[in-house]
Amino acid sequence: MYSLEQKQYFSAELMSWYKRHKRDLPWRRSRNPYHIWVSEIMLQQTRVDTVIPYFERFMDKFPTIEALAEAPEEEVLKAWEGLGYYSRARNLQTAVREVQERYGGTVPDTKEDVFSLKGVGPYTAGAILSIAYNKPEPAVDGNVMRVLSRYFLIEEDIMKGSTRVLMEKLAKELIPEGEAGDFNQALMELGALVCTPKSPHCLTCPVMAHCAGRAAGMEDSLPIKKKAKPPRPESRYTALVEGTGEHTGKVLIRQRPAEGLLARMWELPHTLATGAAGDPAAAHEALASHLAADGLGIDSLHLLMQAEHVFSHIRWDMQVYVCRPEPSPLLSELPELLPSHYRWISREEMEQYAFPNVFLRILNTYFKGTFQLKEKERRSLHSRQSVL
DNA sequence: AAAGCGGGGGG
DNA sequence: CCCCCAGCTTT
Repeated sequence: MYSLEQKQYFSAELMSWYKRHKRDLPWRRSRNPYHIWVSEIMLQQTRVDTVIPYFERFMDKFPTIEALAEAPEEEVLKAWEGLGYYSRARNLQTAVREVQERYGGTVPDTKEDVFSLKGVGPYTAGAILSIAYNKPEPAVDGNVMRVLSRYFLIEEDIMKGSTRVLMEKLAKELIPEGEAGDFNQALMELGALVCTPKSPHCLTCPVMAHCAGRAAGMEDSLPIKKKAKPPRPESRYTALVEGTGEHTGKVLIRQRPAEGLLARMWELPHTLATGAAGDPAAAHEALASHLAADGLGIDSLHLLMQAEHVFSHIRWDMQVYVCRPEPSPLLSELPELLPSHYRWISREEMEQYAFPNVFLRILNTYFKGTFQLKEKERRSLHSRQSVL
């Protein structure tokens, strides 16, 4: 299917364009399979500009497969903090450890072995094999599906697995002899820079002359994709518990369970608000009983802020309440008995724990406020002293 | 085949 | 501001 001329023209013009427009990216400075691998995992669902600083820091911290294999998981999560999809980081470390043990520290170069690594699917396997080892395997990501669906006017729903398989077959046929790595990167580069999701830059496109989608005036309506369901909203009460006594200046955080959403990341305590949210009394009741289950009595003080966190499937609408541990004359002499996944931390100690972005925003807002409060007190103290 | 899994950027 | 982007794992 598709004419030989349309295919040969595409590959030749694309390669010529890529040689002139190739971006200088940190992971393109070598063909170290480990570097390629890490970059491809980071680039899943994530834009190049976002990935660059993370990649640089990650390589400084974990320069080799051995270094990453031996690192504590919490350091790896901390290096991934803010990138999202944290299972990518956990899977990468699992896979790197497997490469250490099973392949003596060398990234395998066969389809079967690479594909079997945790976190490596059809796209990433193709990317590693082609870019690091120049093997003629397709690497079909969203960019590639968009470019091919437009150039060849393919109207299949790209969310379907069968469409990806079709695209992989086509993409493989397009690879010029001995140039798999550059060709696959060229295809993605065109999608990123020219054949963009909205308002594609057809007039500067190296293959516009034979683009079937453009000829049909369909560049804006391709690729065909069925709409995702909107995330379901969840109202959540969040507790920012201020330490007292020996924990003065600190706040209470906890670690999430090892499985599921945001696995093993750190967070502020929060709980689902059932019924009408927004009532401070209901918030106090919900947070107090939630934390009482872990042995902490609290007084809810005031609403600090609202925060929103959108996942692909859930939207958290969070109301953040500043709380204090309940004064308890009877127990005040006893050490607290919080479960071990809780910690009292200062602003400085945030550096040691990996938080999803929404909790970083809340904590930074809170600590900025308390810092400004302290500054205000210091200044007023100072002015009183100067009066004296 | 469908659902779960975060966060950023562009128009 | 709303809308869009998207690969792998698990079910």
